Amino acid sequence: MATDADTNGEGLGPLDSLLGYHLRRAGSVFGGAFSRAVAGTSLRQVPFAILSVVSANPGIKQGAAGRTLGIQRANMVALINELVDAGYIDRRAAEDDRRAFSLTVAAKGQETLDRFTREILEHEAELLADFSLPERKTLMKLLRRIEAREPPAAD
Amino acid sequence: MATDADTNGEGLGPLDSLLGYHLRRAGSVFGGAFSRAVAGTSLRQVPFAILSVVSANPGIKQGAAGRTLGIQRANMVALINELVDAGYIDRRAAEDDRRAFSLTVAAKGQETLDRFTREILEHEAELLADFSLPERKTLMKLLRRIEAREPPAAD
DNA sequence: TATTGTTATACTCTATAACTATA
DNA sequence: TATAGTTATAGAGTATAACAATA
Repeated sequence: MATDADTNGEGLGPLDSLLGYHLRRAGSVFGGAFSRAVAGTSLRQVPFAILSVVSANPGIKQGAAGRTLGIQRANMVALINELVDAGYIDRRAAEDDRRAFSLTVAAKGQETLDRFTREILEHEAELLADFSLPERKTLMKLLRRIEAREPPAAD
Repeated sequence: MATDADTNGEGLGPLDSLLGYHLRRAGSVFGGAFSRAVAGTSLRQVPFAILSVVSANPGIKQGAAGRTLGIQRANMVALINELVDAGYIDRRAAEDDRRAFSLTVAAKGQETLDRFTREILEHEAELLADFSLPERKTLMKLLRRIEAREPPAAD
């Protein structure tokens, strides 16, 4: 029979002192919550994020939406194509800059966004059942402060 | 000229209320710290993590190391091959189970682990310069509690 | 000259299914 | 039967370089 330490190595070593590691693992736990929330659909985290940003900024240009989310221009192309093809986003030439595309959320996209936002929040709430409201707010605040330290993407 | 809202869409929409999103972004900021710490080398986050776990658990079996880090058996194979080829890890048949491999960190691997742990901690400290010690401890505690909610990998 | 979107391409991490050899 | 490691393969996210059209 295998010992406990054998099958369940508790010791992480120096890794345990690195905040980056714990952020990564905690993020993966919440990634699971997202997956369960959208189970059965083909919605993914990144397209969902784009949908949210476009909804909050009607007419936003493709590049700006990408910059907001830390997604590079080159990688936005296929993502936006996908959202347009799915009927979630409308894309039209920007009036003030003929190089750019102006994005707006279509009715179907807004419904999808609203519906799955609720689902995801519910699944996140399950994970956070043991956390007091002050604890949740503290965590959110600390994470936002870390995000603010992100250097502007050089591209 | 582009307006501020044009180039820097601040509004995230409902996304902003999702902890999963903020964990992801904060994790990416610390991923940047890791990258800067190991710049010029070919060391990556996941192999570094494996090195740390093996160092803390000499003789640990390949599967157990993967389970500790949430890495699936199938994906461990190439990662361990890489670490063995680099001379960081020694792999030998387990004495008590002829199916399994027992892993230990080689001298070169231990030096690498020690050296880069210091580097990464320094780079993380820069990111956390504005955070008080209680704030850092609080964040660490909250993240560990989230990690503890991870369902056991089904495989 | 710089920027927007684009194409092509590559790498890392993750996921699943099926196989083998041992337990 | 179940488990350890393996192979093959695919999806998803991210990275860089180079190009055309426009600013």
